[in-house]
Formats: sequence, C-alpha cells, structure tokens
Amino acid sequence: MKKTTLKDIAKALNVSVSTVSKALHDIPEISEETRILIQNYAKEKNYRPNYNALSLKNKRTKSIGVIIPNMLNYFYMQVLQGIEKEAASHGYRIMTCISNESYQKEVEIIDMLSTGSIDGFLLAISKETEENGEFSHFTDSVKFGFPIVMFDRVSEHVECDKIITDDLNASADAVSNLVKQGCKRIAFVSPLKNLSIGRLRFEGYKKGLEQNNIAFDSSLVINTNEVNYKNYDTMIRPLFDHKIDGIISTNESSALSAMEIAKENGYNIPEDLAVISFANGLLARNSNPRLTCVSQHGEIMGAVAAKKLIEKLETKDDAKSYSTEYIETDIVVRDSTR
Amino acid sequence: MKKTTLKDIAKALNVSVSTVSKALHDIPEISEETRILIQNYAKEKNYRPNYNALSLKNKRTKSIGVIIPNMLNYFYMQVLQGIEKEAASHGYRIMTCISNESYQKEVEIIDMLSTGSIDGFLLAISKETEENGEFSHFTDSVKFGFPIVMFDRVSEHVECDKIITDDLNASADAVSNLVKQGCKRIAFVSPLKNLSIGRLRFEGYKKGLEQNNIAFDSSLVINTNEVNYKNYDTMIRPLFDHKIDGIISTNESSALSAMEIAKENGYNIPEDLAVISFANGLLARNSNPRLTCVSQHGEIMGAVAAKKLIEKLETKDDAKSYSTEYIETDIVVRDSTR
DNA sequence: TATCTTTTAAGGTGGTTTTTTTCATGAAAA
DNA sequence: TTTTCATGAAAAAAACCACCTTAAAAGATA
Repeated sequence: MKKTTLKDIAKALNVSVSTVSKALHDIPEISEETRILIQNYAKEKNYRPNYNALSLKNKRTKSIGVIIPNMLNYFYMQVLQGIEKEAASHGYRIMTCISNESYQKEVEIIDMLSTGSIDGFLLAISKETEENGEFSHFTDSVKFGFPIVMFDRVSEHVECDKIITDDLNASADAVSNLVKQGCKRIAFVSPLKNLSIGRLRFEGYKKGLEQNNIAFDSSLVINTNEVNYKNYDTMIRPLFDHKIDGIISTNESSALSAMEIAKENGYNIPEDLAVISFANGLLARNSNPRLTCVSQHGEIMGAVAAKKLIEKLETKDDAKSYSTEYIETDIVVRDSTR
Repeated sequence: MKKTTLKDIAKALNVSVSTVSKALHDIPEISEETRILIQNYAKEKNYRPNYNALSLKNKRTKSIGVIIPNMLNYFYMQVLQGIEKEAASHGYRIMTCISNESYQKEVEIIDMLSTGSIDGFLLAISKETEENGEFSHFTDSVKFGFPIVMFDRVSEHVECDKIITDDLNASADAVSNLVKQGCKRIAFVSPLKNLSIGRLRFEGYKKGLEQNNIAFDSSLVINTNEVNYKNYDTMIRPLFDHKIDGIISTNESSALSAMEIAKENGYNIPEDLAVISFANGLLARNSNPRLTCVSQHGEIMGAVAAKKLIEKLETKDDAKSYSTEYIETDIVVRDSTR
C-alpha cells in the first residue's frame, strides 16, 4: 500500500488536482456536491498532505533543530521534554541532535540541518565551543535566516535570543540560605570553571558572601574544569582541612562526593555541614541524605525557549531585536540543609 | 541573506540550471573549465541542495522517527544516544518525539510523521498501549510502507523487527548470582507487572529459582504496576517480615527504597542482604551502598536498532522477514552484593 | 556530413495558487 | 423567436517551489 496523493484522488474521482486541493481547503469556488464527494473520499483513503511538498512550497518546515551537548544529563532532558511539549502543541516537530560537547559535531549538525530541514535552532553551546570561543557557525546560521534561541549555555558573542537560569542570583541566594542556618565558612565546589554558568555561579557565590559580610577565602574554593569522575574525591578532600560548615556545589556528583567524605570525617549532615547543590536531578532526590538543591526548572526553560523561537518564526518582522530571558530558580529544601 | 539555490548559481554564472546540477555531480559531459567554475562558486556561496526537494524527488527523507515513552529515564537516554550516533554516522537525522506513555499521543505522533517526514520508526511502546493492547497504528504504519523497529518494549502482536534485552535470562542469572553468594530467600520486587519486560523478568526470576532448586514463594514477590513513587516504601516494607536475604528489583528506585528499609531494620548490606537491580542508571552509581546491577547496554541497543532499521531502508527487498535480536546483559558488581 | 561535446529544454516529485477555460444562464439585440 | 453577448460559477490548466534526470538541440570539430 502507498500513501494517497492529490493526484490519486483526482484520478479516482475524475477531477483535476487543483479541484481536489481546493475542495479539501473548503474554498467556496468548489460546489458543495463536489466538495463533499472529495472530502469523503480523502477521509476514506486517510489522505495526508506530503510534508516535504508543503515545506518546499511554503519555504517553512514547521520543524525545529535542537542541539544538546549531552543526553545523559537530567537537566537537559527536562529542557528537551519542555521543548518537545511546547513545540508539539504548536504543531512543530523537533529534530534532536547531540553535539557531544564537540565543536566539530556542532558545525556538522548545523550544516546538515541548514538545508531546508528546519526553520530555526534551539541549542546549548558545547563545552569545546565555549572554550575555544569560535562562534561563527552560529552567527552564519542567523545570517542565513535560521534564527537561534540559546538556552542554558549561551554566549555574549552571538546576537540571538537567550534563555538562561539566573545563576548569579541563584548562587547568591544559596549563600544567604546557608548563612541563615548559621554557616560561616562556606565552600564553593565547581568543575565548570570554563562555562558561562560556572562563571556566573562563582560570581554569585562571591556576591552572596559580600551581601552577608563574609570575607572571600580562596582556600575554600575549588573551581576547575570537568575532571574525571573518579577525581572528585581527591579534589574535594583537602577542603575539609579548613573547618568548613557549608558547601555550595555546582553539580550533583561533586556534592555527593563531598557528603561521603564529610560522613567519613565524622561530620553530621546537616548539623555540622550544610550542603546545597545546583542541578536538581535524579541524584539529589535519591541521595543519603537527600540533597537540598537549586532547582533550575528545566522543563520551563525548554518551553520558554521553544515558545520564543516559534514566536520569532511565525512573525516575519525583520526587526532584529534580541532579548535574554531569565528563568527563576527555587531552592528545594531536602535533608542536606537545616 | 538567503540560501543559494541551483537557480541562483545558474543565473550568476549565466548557464543553465541543469548544467550547474551536472557540474556539481561531476558528470563527465560537463567541461572541466565549466565544472571548476561552478564548483568553486557553489563552495563560495555555501550551496547545499534543499533537503525537501531531494526528499520529494527521491521519495526518501533519510530521517528516522523515534518515539520514546519517557525522556526522564536514563536507560532510554542511553538508547537515544546510541540511535543518534548510529543514525548520524549513516547520514540520517532523527526526529524525536515523546509519547509520554500515552496511546493517544503515540497515534498522533505516527500520524504526524507518516507524511513523508520520515522513512521509518524506532520506538518503544508506551505503557498505556501495552496495557490496552491496541496496536493497529503500528501495523497500519508498516502496511503503509513505514518500517518499524521496536526496542525494549515490544509486542508480539506486531510483525516487525525487535531489539530487546534478554530479560528472562538476565533475571535468571541474577538469581544464580545471589544464590552463589549464599542467598536462600530471594525476594522479587517489580512495579512493571503489565509490561513485557516486567513479565519476562518475573519469568526469569522463577526460572532462576528453579535452576537453583529453590521453591517459589509468592510471599516474597511484589509484582505490581507503577505506583506513586512515595508508595514504594509501604509496598516493600512487609517483605522484611519474611527473613529475606536477597532482593532482585526491576528498577533502581525500588531497590533504593528496599535498601533504606533494610538499613533501618538493622540489616547490613551486603552481608545480611544482597541486592541486585535492573536498570543500571545514575542512581545505582551514586547510591549508598552503590547498587549491583543488571546492565542493559542501552547505547548498544539503540545503535543496533538504528542499524537494523537503516539496513531495512537501504535495501528495498520486499522480503518481509522480521527478526528479534537480543542484547546481552552484564551484571555490574558494586557494593550491594558480596 | 558525421561525430563529439556542451547546453538547453522538458518532465516529474506533491502541493498551493493564480490564471484560463468551459459552460450554463439570462438579457439585449436582431 | 432567434441570435449575440455578457455574466458568473465551476472546473481545469498552468505556474511555481528546488531539485534531478534525460532526451533533444545546438555548437564545434574533423
């Protein structure tokens, strides 16, 4: 069996293709009799217009390219879920690609999709790209008429819409939260030094200290780049020589590592040491004790990003105004804080 | 700026469209001089043939529709990653959709993509569909020329290729593994009763007991449907009235719950109670103690499924032979077993 | 004139849209 | 009463989207 086309219907009913097309669109110049006849036959044969033909004619695909650095990441999956739902509700499909944190792959993906397959991009920049600072594939894409909305990992060097977590204030709030519990020596643990989010969270940490009149002490800071998973332990262990009573970590795994080491050293959590982590994912919910987290609302971020892009696509105003939207964060209190 | 088309190049170089097309395809009837001229210009303008036009002409899109029941699932993300990589390596794109475990959504997705947007489907059946046993949307899809390769959650009522975990033997192996450690009263905990994988794992559990000459005791079995996350605790607690010394669980969360309850009741893990869980995900790696798991190799499953579908698509033999492939499992030993 | 190279033109993919054609009806003119 | 012509509805044809393929035509050379 094969798909029914307009031509098939036309031939079967002995009318012209254009008559069929018009009848199916309820255009009044087709007589009711003919229209009903055609519509019934089309329904019976389960006719669906060919998407490629439509895309060709309309110069729009109603598809969105999504580039995600890494699929094995709970936050990005939440974002993706948000994107998918929002897109589907507007009749858009998404093409999901993984850059695998690689600049080269990112370039290839954009190249591959910039062939009339999609109308625009939703993406988070790969680590490699953020580190080497080469963004021309993005700017070119925008120039060639493929709007981009960046989420989470963005760059100030690309003119486009951006949806990000308000990491700076989230981080400062986390500090304040710990201070309220009586913490005075708050450590900062981050393996995301080179990422924009890593920088912002570090800035927020410093801002939070300042707001609470606590002196910044660099010996309480571990700010580095992604390391081998196994190394968290040796990386974090020295912190405990400095009588810390609070930790803010930028990812779940390092928070868990820290908690393990703390327990080993006889700390009670949260009594002796309070821990707040970024990235409210699976681990935080199931750790022991369960982690208090900065929740970043990935699904909302995805939905907002998709909505923004679709808005851009549906209104063809060439007014090139770009905005950056902040997604609010919450602190989800669990058992690692008092 | 807009995308360059063949026509644009032809006009710019004052030749005909077909000359350009031939030149770009290195067809020998075009003079070298002309060819070089055209190829250089095309490269300069970053010409890419329009995918929609190609798809229309070739009646194939080199795109694969992927339907995943649930994105916030580590295993499926591994599968998706495997699919994406394998597809990309063959020049295929994937369109990812989430059925959200809903039959209706599944139907809509298939309907939406069966319009010349994709060449075939890779999918895992949603819970609702598996429960209500309505598979006509799948069989219709196959009939209309969209091959399906199912992974993980499959149905014997649909004739198509299938890639599944060898859940039955994996489960039996897990039993044997526990028995070797001296376990005699092995409990089975599953919230996946209505899914094919749930049934197979239960069968495997019984087979494993039989192989090891242990009598089946239904009071050691909790086999139910997905329940509210919070209910694991009350569901599992009664098990501990039966002097169990081993647990096989079909998902991570219930294993974690069981371990918590065990610790509460004074059990030492793994000395007094050994635990093996299916679904080697994030939680297993980060729990305390870390979970020994049946590893299902999601990425391999995804890659194998994608490869199989692409093979089917590229060889247009109408020999309708379908096969079911089993992905081997490993037991990844961590700290919850001896 | 025959042969070879290069270019042009046509046709097809599935759909939408604009333009033309067809045909019936009715009014005006013969 | 018959012929002519305008009117308008209904349907068909044709153009277009971007690309590919192939047959035909043109041009150049021997």
